[in-house]
Amino acid sequence: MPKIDHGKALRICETVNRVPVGKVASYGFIADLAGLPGRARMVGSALRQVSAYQDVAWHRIIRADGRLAFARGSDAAHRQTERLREDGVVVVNGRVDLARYHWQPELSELLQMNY
DNA sequence: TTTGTGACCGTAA
DNA sequence: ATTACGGCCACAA
Repeated sequence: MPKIDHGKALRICETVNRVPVGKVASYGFIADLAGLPGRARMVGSALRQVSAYQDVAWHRIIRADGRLAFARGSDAAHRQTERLREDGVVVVNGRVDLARYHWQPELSELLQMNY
């Protein structure tokens, strides 16, 4: 069972799973959309716990500057890189070009989730 | 109760 | 391009 608030974790996962294949989003951006402004760290800890037993698109979430959150060379970083490439996202030196791949939700989609 | 620690972030040197 | 710092907040010790 998750230690972190189930409601928040659920909202975070729902938001994360909205990121389309071939796109990425930052922890802070997801936090904002999930109604948790300024709590980027919580998105990270939520994903860490939930990804173990739930189906979440955790690999599409990266830092605000385009780098992967995991240390270069770590197993986790390699797994994430591979999954991103399967999505069609180009990753070079543990970094993604945000100008090209950062998710920009449509207005209609933003309104759909009331926050 | 206090303290240290993160899959973070924006700003400023 | 790096490093430092303060904010952020739930959790574990």
